[in-house]
Amino acid sequence: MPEPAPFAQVPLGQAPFAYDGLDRVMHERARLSLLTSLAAHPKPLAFADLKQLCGLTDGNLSRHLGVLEEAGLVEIHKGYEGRRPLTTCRLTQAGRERFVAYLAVLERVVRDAAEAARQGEGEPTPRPA
Amino acid sequence: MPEPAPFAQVPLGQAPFAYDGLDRVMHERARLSLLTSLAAHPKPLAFADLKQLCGLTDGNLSRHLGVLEEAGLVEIHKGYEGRRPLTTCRLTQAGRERFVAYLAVLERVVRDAAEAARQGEGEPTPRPA
DNA sequence: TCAGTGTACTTTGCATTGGAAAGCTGATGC
DNA sequence: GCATCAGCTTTCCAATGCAAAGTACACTGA
Repeated sequence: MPEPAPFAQVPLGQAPFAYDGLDRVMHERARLSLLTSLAAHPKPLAFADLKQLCGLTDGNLSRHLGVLEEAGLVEIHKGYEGRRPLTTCRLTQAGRERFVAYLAVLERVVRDAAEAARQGEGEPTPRPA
Repeated sequence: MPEPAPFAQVPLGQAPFAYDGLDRVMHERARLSLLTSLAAHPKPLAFADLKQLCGLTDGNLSRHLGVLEEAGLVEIHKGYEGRRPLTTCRLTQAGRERFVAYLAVLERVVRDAAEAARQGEGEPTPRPA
């Protein structure tokens, strides 16, 4: 029987605080940390360096790098230094661009929120209705 | 006694990019959005208002509010407006404080990252070694 | 030459999570 | 009095983060 969908909970109109620009891939502590590290170092960084810079375990780093590579944000190069494996990693151009765009959104979020927090700052606890 | 690691190319502090202060409860798009909305409005906000402000579905809103309440960041009051149920929500004092602290960390992250991104900006694609 | 330790990652396992859909409850309309 | 709607809650599933275990190779000492 053709009836209108009973579950139409569509987010309508404007949703001023819906931060769509906060890409899940980048909006994640570990990966945010990785991206910042990589952005700060124009030369490729080694696995071990990233691990230390970001305070991650081997497993987590491996996983997160995989996610970032999958998303096209970083390039991973597996080679050797002498006879030891050496994995290095750098931001792609697109990665840098997307990261910058993400940061712009995040900056806006911080400003919005800080202002919001300032507004209600001195407020006494509003009486519960 | 084993030698210290022979590779120390990068001036590493502890883990300069490990953003421990980014509390998972708050560092989440939907909840960040909710907290900002609540911070911006000193008076309690209704379920339906939050839903629109943050562009969330009923189910998601319910869930995220639950998480925030569990964490002690918000207080939820379930009452009636006339005969219709009306759920309202506001930041607790602790919630406001923790949110402000989180924002301070986030602000620092943004500054770090923006600076990092600026540094490597004009760089040509570094050739893989 | 071969156990043992170390380095450099990867893979696996698991509990948690976010989100869509379905469910529930009571009020209102027909 | 049955159907519909408003206002939330609960369920279900795929995806995720994280830790622990695993793999592979190099180097050291007996």
